[in-house]
Amino acid sequence: MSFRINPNISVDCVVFGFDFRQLKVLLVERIFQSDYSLKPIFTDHTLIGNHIYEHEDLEEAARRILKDLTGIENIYLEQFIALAHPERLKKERDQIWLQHIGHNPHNRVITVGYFGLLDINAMEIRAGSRKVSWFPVNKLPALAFDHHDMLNHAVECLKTRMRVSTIAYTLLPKKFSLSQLQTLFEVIYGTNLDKRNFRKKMIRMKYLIPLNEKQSNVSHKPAQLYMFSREVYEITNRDLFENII
Amino acid sequence: MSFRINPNISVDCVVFGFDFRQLKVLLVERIFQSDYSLKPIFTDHTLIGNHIYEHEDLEEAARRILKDLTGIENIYLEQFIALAHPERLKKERDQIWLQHIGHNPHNRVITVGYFGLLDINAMEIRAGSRKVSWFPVNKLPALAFDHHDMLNHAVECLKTRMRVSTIAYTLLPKKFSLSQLQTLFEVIYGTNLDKRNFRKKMIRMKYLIPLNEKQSNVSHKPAQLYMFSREVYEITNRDLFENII
DNA sequence: ACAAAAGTGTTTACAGTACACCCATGC
DNA sequence: GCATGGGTGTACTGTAAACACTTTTGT
Repeated sequence: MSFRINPNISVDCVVFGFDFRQLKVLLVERIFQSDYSLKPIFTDHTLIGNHIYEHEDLEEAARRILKDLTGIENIYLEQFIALAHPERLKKERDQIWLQHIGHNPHNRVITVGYFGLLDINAMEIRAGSRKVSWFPVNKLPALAFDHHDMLNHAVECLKTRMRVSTIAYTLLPKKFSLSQLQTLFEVIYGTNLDKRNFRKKMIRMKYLIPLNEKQSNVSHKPAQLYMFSREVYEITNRDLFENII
Repeated sequence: MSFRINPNISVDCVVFGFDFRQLKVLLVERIFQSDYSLKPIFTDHTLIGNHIYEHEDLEEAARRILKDLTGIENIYLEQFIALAHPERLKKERDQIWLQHIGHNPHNRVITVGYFGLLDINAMEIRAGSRKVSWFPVNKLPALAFDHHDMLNHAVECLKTRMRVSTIAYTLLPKKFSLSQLQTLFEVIYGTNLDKRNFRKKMIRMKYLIPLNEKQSNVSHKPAQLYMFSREVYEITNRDLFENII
């Protein structure tokens, strides 16, 4: 099996997390320092991406690259777009960077975007050679290449998918309160929801299982915890979130 | 400007039409005949696709290729997937074909799928060098490459999109009856809908404008015709189809 | 005792569902 | 005059939306 990289195809992962306050995204720091001095010439950020190997399929590559850069495995991943504009790598600093890391800056590269969802608290980011960290989606640093476009597409895709599937739960811990679930929707759709109506609607969903457990060490009335049961979801009528917002 | 083709990136258009009975898709005939005799060795079909040019963006290429093969312009097009499995062109007849048309059959090619929607009656297919024709989506001939996968993805994507946007109207003529609209939903979702309830729900939508016009030359009571107003849709509350099905 | 978030119920209006018959036209 | 699809109304049930106060815990 060859491990040659394909110079024309890359993947980028837009990995989202939710810290009960904000939607966050994982970014990799990109520091370009001249070969002669260590003074950085510029610093910005990229999504979690790289070129695929010749023997890999796209999602396989996305999972490998994510694991290599962050240690993260087995998360929800879904393809959402391919970008290939001829000028997408042609900004000056991107050209310098590509040259620096030994890529041909004139290569036409298509990139395929995957969005990933995970429970931000259960994941330890195991930093490798590059610094990877969480940024609030509405307070982003400068991004390389066309990664701002990529991210905007990912957010839109996340919004649509959350209305027609149960992926919302992959952003929460196994045990969560209804308020946390509500905040998740409020943050992603930028609205405020009525607490009583939200709870009424949610409690109807049979796959939302109340646990014999409450929050602890909170300085207010501790919340009832719930879990999502995929099993129950599969065998029941799959009520969804279409009318939540 | 260079017109070199990019050997690694292709696009495929899954163009849907609705003839008031079935969902149909445009396919291109692929006839391989030996260089020495004219007897065809195999015949099958492909989606409407080709490689992009080096200077083109993806959608631009999709529109060009669609126009070249069918004469069709200015239709609704939307990207829905990228496929790049290493073995996707490795079936024997595909390899033979690639060689035949002068492509390197060992090239890794990523293809980006666009689905297109149009009013089947308003479009004249201007056949070029290749034969292009409509096939019912649930009665397909053998397809080349991974085009069956592609098409399945496109159908799923169409179903999702039809629930959260107004693209359904791009499959209908400008003037249409409520029964035609209902049949469209029934065909795509494989259900039967109650006529009275469907009409009640639809007539609520302010962007569905009744015209001073009825069907003619039909051997039954002629139907009231309606049009879709994008303008009204944009300025009103954008009620949609989420609960139609 | 106070701060902080959890939790709860009722009313009203609108939308969903189920269901059967008459109507206008071409032939 | 008959075949074909167009067009209509009602009763019942269920969900959406608006809205304010009490409860439980930590400090």
